[in-house]
Amino acid sequence: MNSEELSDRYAPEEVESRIYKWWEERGFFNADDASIKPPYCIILPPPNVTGSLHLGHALDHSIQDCLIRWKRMSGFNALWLPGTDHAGIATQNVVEKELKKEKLTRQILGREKFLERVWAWKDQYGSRIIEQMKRLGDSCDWRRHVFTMDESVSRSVRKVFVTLYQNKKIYQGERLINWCPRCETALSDLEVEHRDSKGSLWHIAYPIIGTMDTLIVATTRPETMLGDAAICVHPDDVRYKDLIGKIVQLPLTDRQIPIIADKYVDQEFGSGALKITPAHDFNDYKIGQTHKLAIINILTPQGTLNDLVPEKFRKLSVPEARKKIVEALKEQGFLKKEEGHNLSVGRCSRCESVVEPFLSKQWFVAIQDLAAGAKRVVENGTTSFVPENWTKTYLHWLGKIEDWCISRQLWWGHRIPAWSCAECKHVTVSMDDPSQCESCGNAEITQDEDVLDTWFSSALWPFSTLGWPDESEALKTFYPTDVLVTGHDIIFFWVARMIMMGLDFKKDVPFRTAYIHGLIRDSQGRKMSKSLGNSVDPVEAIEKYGADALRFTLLSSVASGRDLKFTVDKLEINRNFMNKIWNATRFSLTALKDFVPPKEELPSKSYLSVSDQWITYRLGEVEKEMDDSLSNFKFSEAAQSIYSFVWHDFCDWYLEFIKPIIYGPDNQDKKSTQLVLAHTLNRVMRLLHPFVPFITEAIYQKLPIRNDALIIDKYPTPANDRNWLALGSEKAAFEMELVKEVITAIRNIRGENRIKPGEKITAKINPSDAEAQKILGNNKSFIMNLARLSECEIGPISDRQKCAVTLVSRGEAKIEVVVPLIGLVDFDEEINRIKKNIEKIQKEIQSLNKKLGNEEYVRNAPGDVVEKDRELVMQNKSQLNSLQESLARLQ
RNA sequence: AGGAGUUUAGCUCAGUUGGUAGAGCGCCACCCUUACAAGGUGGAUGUCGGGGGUUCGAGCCCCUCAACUCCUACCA
Repeated sequence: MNSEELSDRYAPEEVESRIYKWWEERGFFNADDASIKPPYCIILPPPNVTGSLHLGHALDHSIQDCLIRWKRMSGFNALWLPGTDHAGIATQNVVEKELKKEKLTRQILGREKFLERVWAWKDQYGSRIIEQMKRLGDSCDWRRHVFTMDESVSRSVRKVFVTLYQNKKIYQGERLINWCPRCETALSDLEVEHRDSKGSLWHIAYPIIGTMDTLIVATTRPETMLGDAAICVHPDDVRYKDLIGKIVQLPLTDRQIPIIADKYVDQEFGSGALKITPAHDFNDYKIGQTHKLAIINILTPQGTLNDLVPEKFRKLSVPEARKKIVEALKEQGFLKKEEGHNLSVGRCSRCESVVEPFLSKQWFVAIQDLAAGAKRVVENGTTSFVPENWTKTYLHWLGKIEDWCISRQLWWGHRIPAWSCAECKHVTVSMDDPSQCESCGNAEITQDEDVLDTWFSSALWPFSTLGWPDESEALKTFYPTDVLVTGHDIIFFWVARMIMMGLDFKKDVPFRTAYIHGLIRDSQGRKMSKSLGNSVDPVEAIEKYGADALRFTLLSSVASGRDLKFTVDKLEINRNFMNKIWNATRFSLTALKDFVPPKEELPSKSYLSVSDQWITYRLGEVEKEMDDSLSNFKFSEAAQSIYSFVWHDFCDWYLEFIKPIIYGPDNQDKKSTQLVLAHTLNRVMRLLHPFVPFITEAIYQKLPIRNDALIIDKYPTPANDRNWLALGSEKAAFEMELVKEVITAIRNIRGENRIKPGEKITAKINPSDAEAQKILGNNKSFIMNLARLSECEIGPISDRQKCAVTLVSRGEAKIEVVVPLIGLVDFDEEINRIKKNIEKIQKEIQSLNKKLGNEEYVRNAPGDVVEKDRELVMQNKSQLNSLQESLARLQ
């Protein structure tokens, strides 16, 4: 292969699918259950099986793939285990919407036929998201792909359910739960989203029996008054003290209810009297329990008023009923006041319908014991959050968690393995489908209609995917897993529950580290959503900019766990970076055309040019930075390190330094530089690979120094790469920095004086000491080339007439850079340049002197800090002198 | 109401234990220099949200105020 095959622009579409296929065919993604390598495991948070990839996934996956590739290259038996989730309520809703187009409902179809439709839907769309993940470069062990409704997972789910039931941690109870009247199912607390909305506070007069007085009650939900069981006041409320125990007439009905007292009531709010509707409000429910009030349910599962209300309100929806009841109260003189009031309304997170507190019989997980364990392991650091500030959020939530309602009145999901007996009503819960009641032996038993909350199976994911309840090799090797990567939006839904279940069933945490990243927002900080039209389709982004550009963009934006703003121009920037990598390679391969990798050991350092020793030294620094950053999940720092190394050290300076050598006459110099170039390029690809796998593998395959495949080559670190890095030299690095500064100084004079790049100029360079003299002498050709000089004198300067002057200093070395300007420019620009510099230096001297004039500073500050300032003053002063001299000569 | 977070250059963000403010993009000027115009070289840009305190010294530590964001809970 040679460079002619590389076009001058990187074309991702040409390499991505080819490279991915090759990796897959070679089995590079596969992990072994039995391996002498240390295990490293990440379980993929399973995306919804019928969903499609969005930017949130792309971020989540880029992080995980970066970690997995890094660890795989670092010698680990790295497993990234993929899966998909059946996403009960979400998927069911999607299919129901499809049915609606055909004027069908799931009820018309019946359970069996409906489930057939959902499976068909899953078969049609289930592979879409997998294909999209492959486009992104996800290096999952696809042989192990698991779906939450697979036989194996279903068995885990049932085992967990049965065990928890036997241990009395799962129970059935009739209580108030969140109910979505549209989905007609129970929801967990987490599935309810609270949103502020405008409402009213209605003041209603309840006539007090045996008096002519009324008691004013304020409510935001007048329609629920038909289910009132009492009026409650604060026991110390002087206004109402005497009324406690009296009876009021419930308007619009023939019912009478008592006035009770409870400290729960806030005397300041509304009228200080609260109507208690135990069946339709969580707080009222609690008060109802303590005061043993009747629970009067006035709603149907569809959210309409039922037969317990007066005839004329029956079958009305909640909003309709509210309107009618307010009207009726007004007509009959019970309504005393209506005022605006903001309140937050719970809505179904899947369909946005208003959620009703609803009394029904559901299955619950007793959470307190599980939560205590989940708290403990995070408190003692067995599992830690990165960044750690999520620890507080997590513990705070676990501190006040309530039992988890796990039954859903849906059809798509894991059906609850409970059968009730027609005869004795006993409930049989068992691993295998029973044929008779375990209590009375009656064969007439029917399975519970409900399915489990999707998150129930998700909670078992870290061990159910590895084969549990079998003690499989995979489970032994990979549990507990190493890192869980997910967004902060599902810490409660998922992270906490996995820890609970892992502890309960595997007696160990499911993962050592929970890496929590932020969510992706648009340029204005809003959530990305289809309805806002601000979402970016990652597949489109890949098609336009390449998967690597997308990955690098995401990885360099993810920092400190905060939400990140995403804009398309970042993709362009990183697309350009890919192109830079590509073109640097193109040049390098040309330079390496006649290069044959030597068989012998590495050369001795003394054969290498200063630039070669410098770039190798810098490479060592970058290897260390990458190792540090990746070990601490600092993806953006790692991305920045390598970006700046590749662009600003390797391309901007190193490749420019070596051009004369490569094109030059000295074969020996050329050979050693080619060796360094080839080795450096090889390491750059290895360092970059976890971030931008496609382009790096494609390039790697063309390199003169390489192994079989980049994806399984070694990730370079200062430790494993020490033989090569030993060729780097700090001294050479210092020398190069000095040379770079001199070059920059000349370029600055050129730029500020608007001397065109094509115009050759001469320069005189006056080093202050013999060491600097030697360094500059050795690197004269670099300086002449990169500063585009026709002549360059190094040594004492006698004539400074009409010259531009700049002083360069680094460490001990002080260098005067002088460019004669006669015949090149009029001197106005140079005079301005010098004046500007003088001003700057004067300011600095001033502030330093002020500091040093402060006795307290000199006394209290560490000696070296003060000494450094003193040196700076000296340096600045000599610069100032020299600048003032040249200014005088110009004027 | 409780909790968490943010506020640094026009934009997006870095700033480790307190020691004279950084990057990328954008902007300005000049350049099609034989890897790359998706490029090169040079340049300008900040009372680090306001106020107060500790300190010789604060972007960083403490107090306070303000604005914004998210989470949890919710007063009917």
